[in-house]
Amino acid sequence: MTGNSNILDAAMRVFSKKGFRGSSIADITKEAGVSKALFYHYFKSKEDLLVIFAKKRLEDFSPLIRGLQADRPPEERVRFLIDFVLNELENESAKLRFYNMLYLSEDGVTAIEIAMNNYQEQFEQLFSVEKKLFSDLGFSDPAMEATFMRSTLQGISLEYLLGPADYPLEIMKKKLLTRYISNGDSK
Amino acid sequence: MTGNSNILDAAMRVFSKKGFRGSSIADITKEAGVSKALFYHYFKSKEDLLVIFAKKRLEDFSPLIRGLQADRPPEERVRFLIDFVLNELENESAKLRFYNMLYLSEDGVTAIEIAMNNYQEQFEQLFSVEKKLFSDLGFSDPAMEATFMRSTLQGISLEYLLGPADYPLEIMKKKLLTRYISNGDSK
Amino acid sequence: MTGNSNILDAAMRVFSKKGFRGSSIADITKEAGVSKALFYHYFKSKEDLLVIFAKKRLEDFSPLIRGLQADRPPEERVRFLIDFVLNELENESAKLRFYNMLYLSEDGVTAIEIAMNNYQEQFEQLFSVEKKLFSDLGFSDPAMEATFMRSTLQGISLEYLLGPADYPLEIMKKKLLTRYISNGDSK
Amino acid sequence: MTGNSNILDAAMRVFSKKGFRGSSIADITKEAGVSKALFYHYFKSKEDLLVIFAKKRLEDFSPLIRGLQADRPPEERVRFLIDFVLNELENESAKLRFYNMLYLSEDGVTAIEIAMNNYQEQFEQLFSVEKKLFSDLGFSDPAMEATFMRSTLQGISLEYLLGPADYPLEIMKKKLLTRYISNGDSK
DNA sequence: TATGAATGAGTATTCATTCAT
DNA sequence: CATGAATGAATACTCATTCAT
Repeated sequence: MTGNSNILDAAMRVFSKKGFRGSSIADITKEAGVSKALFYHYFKSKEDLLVIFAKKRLEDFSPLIRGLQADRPPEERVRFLIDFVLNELENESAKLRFYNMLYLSEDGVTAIEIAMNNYQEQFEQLFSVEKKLFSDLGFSDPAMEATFMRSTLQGISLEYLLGPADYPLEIMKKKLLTRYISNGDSK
Repeated sequence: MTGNSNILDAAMRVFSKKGFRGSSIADITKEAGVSKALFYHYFKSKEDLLVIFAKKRLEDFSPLIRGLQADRPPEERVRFLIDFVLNELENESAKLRFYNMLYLSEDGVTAIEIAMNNYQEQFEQLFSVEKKLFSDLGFSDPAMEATFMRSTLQGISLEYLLGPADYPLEIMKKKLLTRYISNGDSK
Repeated sequence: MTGNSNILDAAMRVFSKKGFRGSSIADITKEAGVSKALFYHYFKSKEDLLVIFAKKRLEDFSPLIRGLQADRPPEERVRFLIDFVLNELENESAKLRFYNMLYLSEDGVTAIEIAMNNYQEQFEQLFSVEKKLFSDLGFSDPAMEATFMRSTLQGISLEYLLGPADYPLEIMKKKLLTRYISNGDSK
Repeated sequence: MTGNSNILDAAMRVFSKKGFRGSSIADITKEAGVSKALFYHYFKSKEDLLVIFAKKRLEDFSPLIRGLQADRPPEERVRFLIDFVLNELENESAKLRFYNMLYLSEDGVTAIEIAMNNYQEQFEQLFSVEKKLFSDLGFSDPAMEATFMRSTLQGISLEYLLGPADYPLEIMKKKLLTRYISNGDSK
């Protein structure tokens, strides 16, 4: 573990608990067990971290793209998509809460825009394989369907994060799946 | 306009732009055109505002409950529900972005818990009329269906807020509606 | 009880607990159950209170002067002096702690100087009857003896105030008395 | 001079003039010629200073204990005790005024309690050598005598501090001494 | 006699950041 | 690679005081 990633890990832990604005460099370096000066040896600024995390998040989607590119029947692919997005919820809820706040905050939006410069292409790839998926599933407007799916997954994620204990995640997963794979009772 | 609500309005404007933690009392009082001290004449603390806004938000749902209680065919009620939630997006996107961040942040969760003390009952009422709606629509598990609907609406809202300009809100609305009212081509 | 004295009493209670600088006008008026503005209706400023209390304190000594002026044997008078100073300790320790701090603080010294303008004469009277007392007791330097007595009483008071529970006040009283009335074992 | 002790010295100067509550961190750091932030680099809080000073004060008594432990005739020891306590008055009156206020204020009492945790033992030692002294001098109740002596010294100190210019310190010293060493006219 | 609204200046404390070593 | 010393600017919050009513 380089000192660098030690600090990054600490930062993610702290941000997950107290948010970006609510966390200070002192909080982070205390959590990492290093001096504040060392933080500035590795990173340009506090905002710098946000860009790094935004990039990291975008990279998270690489395996999703590869999974959707694979030569598999669309039913398998849609199940893969749903599982990919919703399975990380249970293990990484603090981190995901942080990422969700990032999307909504001005700080985050700025960071994401900077990060996007390098990842625009990748993002378009993702959208493209999603469209391919819904086209293969027989939808007449695969782009809209991809957007709808993304929104629904986002909503389920968000509602889960608001109260993980009470949320019927598995049932929601199944409910969503039956919309695309006709093997269950939809009512 | 009492001094009190002048400050509250200013606070909402500022929070919407810069978030709760990102906004200072100085920002708020400057926006309101009053002294910092006057803020503390009316409010106990910065956190106090959060509780007030959380209560306000909970009150926003009163007309929704009344609308769903009305003696109307379920098709009309489901359309009312969807419209109620998604129509405010266009006019109040800044405010809603703030509320969404509130749900996700620790500050917000604390405030909501305090506010909830007075509104628990009302919230249960909302869930109850939603279940009635989906029961009337013929769903065998109306509670789960209500949760799914809520998640989907939340997801559409969130995705819209991330990029209002590009988001096909009307199409998503229609797509969602056809799930419950069989008059359109679902594919 | 006029509103005026209601506030003064409240102020003394608050000052006794938190000191002069540690108490705010808000603390005082809250304790008195009136508005801050009413405070300024009756008093010119916070410092004003200090002068008032300093005057009050100086007035406290009037009965002491009268008691020492009375035509009684010096043994009775010295006992009266000791009792007068030390008896109030038990009932009024909070108030006395406040007065003692007053003597030591710059705020207090200023206030006392202002108050003294009106009471200089009275104070000289007190010193004069004390000197008469020690002269009657046969001391060759009654002024010095008065100063010594005053210092000792002050010291006993102070030490008592530092820890009333553990301090052997009655024994100290007796010990002091035997210095002037030869009826006890001095060792 | 480390930055640390530079600030501590400045704090003592400021506290001596304006008291603890009457002094601000800004006052202290201005006096020390450093930034406010540096204060918090070295100290946890304003109250922290009080604990530090309380500890310092307790340490001041170490040489007194050693002096009283020494194998010397009790007459010499009692003279040492009186000199030790009263001699610092002339050089350090501002500092001592501050310490005396400390004893009386709630802030100070809290600080002293915290400081005492480490010095309880030392304090008991002091009391013990004082008792030994008065026992050697032939008093039947040395504990009470020690308390009486302490009170008298405290009182002389306090009265001196209230008006150093007019107070006959040397005469009081002699007066007190004759109580224990029979070589002078007590009247 | 009584108050609520209002404020400028100040309070302790924290922040992100820099720099010499 | 690593730190302690240092700071200007900001933070939430409080203060004594005034004034219109």
